Amino acid sequence: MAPDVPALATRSATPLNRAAVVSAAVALADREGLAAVSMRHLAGELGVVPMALYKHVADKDDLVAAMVDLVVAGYAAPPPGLEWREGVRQRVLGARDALLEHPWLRQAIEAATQRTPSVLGHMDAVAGEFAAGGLSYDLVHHSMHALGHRIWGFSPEAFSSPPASGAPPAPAPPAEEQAAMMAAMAQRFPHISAIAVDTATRHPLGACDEQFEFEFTLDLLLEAFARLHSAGWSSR
Amino acid sequence: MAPDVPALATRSATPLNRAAVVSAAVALADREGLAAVSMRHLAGELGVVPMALYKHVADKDDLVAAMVDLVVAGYAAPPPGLEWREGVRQRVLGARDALLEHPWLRQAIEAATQRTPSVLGHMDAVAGEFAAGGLSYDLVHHSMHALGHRIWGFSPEAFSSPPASGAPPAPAPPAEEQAAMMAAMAQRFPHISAIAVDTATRHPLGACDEQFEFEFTLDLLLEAFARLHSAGWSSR
DNA sequence: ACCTGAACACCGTTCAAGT
DNA sequence: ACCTGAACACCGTTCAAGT
Repeated sequence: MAPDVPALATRSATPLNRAAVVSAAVALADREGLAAVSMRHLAGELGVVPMALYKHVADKDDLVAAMVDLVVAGYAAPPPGLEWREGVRQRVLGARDALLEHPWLRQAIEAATQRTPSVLGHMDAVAGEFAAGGLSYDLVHHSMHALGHRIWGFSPEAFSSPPASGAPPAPAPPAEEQAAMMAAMAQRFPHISAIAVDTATRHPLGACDEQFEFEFTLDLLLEAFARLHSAGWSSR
Repeated sequence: MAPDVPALATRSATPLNRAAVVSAAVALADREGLAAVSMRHLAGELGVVPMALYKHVADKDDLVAAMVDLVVAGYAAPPPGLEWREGVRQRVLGARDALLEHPWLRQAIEAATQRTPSVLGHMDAVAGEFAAGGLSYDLVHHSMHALGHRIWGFSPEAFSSPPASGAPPAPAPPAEEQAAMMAAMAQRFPHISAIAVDTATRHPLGACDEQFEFEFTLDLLLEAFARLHSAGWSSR
């Protein structure tokens, strides 16, 4: 007879530690999304009772902060000596790369309640790129605010669809009903409809390119900052 | 002996309806925050069993969407005929006013999974202000993306502190420990520290003015859009 | 030092039943 | 038509106990 080890568990002989808990949480989130990272589910995954996790993690907030910290710590640093706009660009687009690998990261950053060392480190590094270009800390400060969450490589957008909810994206209604709905939309929301039509003429599928929008706005802002810098802008 | 009506309930004689449920939810969120709006808590508030709500609301998502819709429907419309930048400005700052009255709104909008009619209406109205200024729908589209959540009057910011968590804001550590921490910060995060010092010289309390940051970025973007418009910009 | 068991105070939502 | 009761499958977290 087999010894009675827990059935579905991957519990190993070595005791748990914080790093193991956090990286298991990251792996779980990568696989099943942030919502699946509950203390109970994660514990089950580690072959351990939920309360065992509390020896390595203060509470759930602490766990999520540690997950963010782990990913952010791995951000690539661009070579030093870049022109400042290029430096900011590369750090921001580097953050964006991590986001594509860890789709839950955006939600975790938005929910985060602590500024961990890695998080502060990234903010400091971005500020440092500005400062290396000779911008005043006054302007750097307001530029960072203007970038907002874009320094993490994402931008909450009014037009973007919400995160896929697991379920299939809804059965397409019959064609005639669809046409009626579009006509109603065009009447009630003429400008939004006009945008949709305009976009459809550019991109065959009507989808709009999130990466393009991100870089468009990033570059728009960087240019605006540069202009203020040249003009000797100060908030007084 | 009193008839056995539920003790803490405010249940009235008239039957519930959707509007009553939704506005009770808004009032509850105003008072205790969005986290307090659970189906069970809200039902208790209405003197009704949780399941009673499901006759008026499809599920919790639907409830939150209806809460957002109710507030957004009340946005003030600026007078027509404004210069387009002023029109956009006023609609965005109007949305911001509602946000100050309903602090939970930001979180609800970010979590929202449906575009309700009022929500689409606000987006359409903002797009309409741009279009009235003669901007191409191509440029309007990308400008709306650049504004992002700012069209709802808020901007997620990397520097801003997280929403107050009810608990007191942590006891101030002893002065000498505080000094040691600041020294460590200045060493590890020199640029962020420099910003903090710079800010402190401008604002005695070191706090930074969120309204200023919001309008700073809004105006920066509007100016950038105007510049692209004048230059005949097109995404090709 | 590290993990377990049982419990507490919650969630959203289902189903079948009541009036 | 509208509301109720009981149940299901979850949450985060506490405390005292085991090894």
